[in-house]
Amino acid sequence: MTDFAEKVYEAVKKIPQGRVATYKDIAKAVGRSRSARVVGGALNKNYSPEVPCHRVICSDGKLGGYNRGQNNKKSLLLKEGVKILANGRVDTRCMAGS
DNA sequence: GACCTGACTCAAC
DNA sequence: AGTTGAGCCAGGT
Repeated sequence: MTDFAEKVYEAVKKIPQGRVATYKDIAKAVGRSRSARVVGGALNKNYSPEVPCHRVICSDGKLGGYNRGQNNKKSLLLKEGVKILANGRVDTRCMAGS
């Protein structure tokens, strides 16, 4: 576990249910607005149920990836009330800053 | 310490 | 609007 990863996890934990944030937003939250990739890397390694990694998506609104399979991620989001559009995008209204 | 890799993002074609 | 290339950052080898 690295310092950066810890901060990332902290930020991700703060995402409320039924709401999602982009990798870039998380990066920004930890003070490294250009480290969206690293955020993804940290989440990819993280298997802790404490961190809702499935609430983190691409800046475009696309799902991005998930360590337990993208489909699983989609299901979880739907369960939490986040709508997934037919084009494979998350409902823009569910973004953290709306 | 240099080199490669990756759940990303932006700009250009 | 879909694809391609280049840029960025932290970790691991």
